[in-house]
Amino acid sequence: MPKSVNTIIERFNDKNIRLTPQRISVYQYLLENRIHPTVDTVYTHLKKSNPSLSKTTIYNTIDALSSAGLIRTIIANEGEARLDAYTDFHGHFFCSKCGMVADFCLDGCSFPDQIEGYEMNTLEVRATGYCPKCRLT
Amino acid sequence: MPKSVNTIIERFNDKNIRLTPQRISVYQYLLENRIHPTVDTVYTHLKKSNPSLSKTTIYNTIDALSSAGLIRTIIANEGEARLDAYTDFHGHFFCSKCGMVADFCLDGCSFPDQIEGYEMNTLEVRATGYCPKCRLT
DNA sequence: GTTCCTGCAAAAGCTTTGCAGAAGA
DNA sequence: TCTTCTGCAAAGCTTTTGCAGGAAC
Repeated sequence: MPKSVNTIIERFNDKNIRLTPQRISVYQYLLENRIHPTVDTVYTHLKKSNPSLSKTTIYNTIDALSSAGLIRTIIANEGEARLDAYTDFHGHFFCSKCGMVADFCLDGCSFPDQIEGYEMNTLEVRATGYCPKCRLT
Repeated sequence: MPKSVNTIIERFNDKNIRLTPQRISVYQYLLENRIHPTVDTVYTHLKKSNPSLSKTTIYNTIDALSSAGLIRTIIANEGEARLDAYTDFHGHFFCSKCGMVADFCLDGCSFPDQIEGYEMNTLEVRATGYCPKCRLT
């Protein structure tokens, strides 16, 4: 059993997330494929090794993992969810042409840490434009 | 005719946007109601004074105005579009409870002005949490 | 007179819901 | 055994598309 699966099991137990093969495979896929995939990308990929997998289960898993803080969903500009298993603070770049999403570093930047009268819980920085491939074409 | 409508007509002419009563009323509504309304909110409001108004026309208008840079659409966390006729640089706060969207100031903050290898066109800062009303309840 | 817009209806795409059977603890 | 999850089908929402009539220029 790969080391990463042990890590996943530990994290699920910590957060009281019931261990199912489907949830483990979703989380493992997100940890190993840092591409901010759509729900459909995850579904299509995992269905190869588990043909009976349902999209409902992906959505259910997303709910469980994001409630526990293990993943985040970011809404792309087309309104569809993209998944991110890395919860450290970073920005997201959205390519307007191919739709890819990349992380970018926010070290050295500064932001409001609170807004008068509001209770702020999350802060997200998003950029749009063209990725290295698409800017050339 | 209110002064604001003359301003709207000037801007439409500048951008070569064909003048129609529907487009004028959508843009006027957004300028006068800085609440980042949803498409449905705009539609429901304007339908009162123009019962034959169609949602398709709202979408068409959004396309025209945002292509011209007169408005911006921001995707809320539920994936639905929210409209903003103020295009100066500011952050958006999304209340997780009531769904309201508020502007917040980004003066004094710093951000990446470019990302190595990428062509950056827009930058957006989003916060989530609870608005002054909802944080108390 | 042309071109482009409006509004209706239908379709498309992502996400949610209801529920019976199955699996985890 | 009790609770929770899975997977199927159907429904819900926002947005897009096709098209005929109408308005803008």
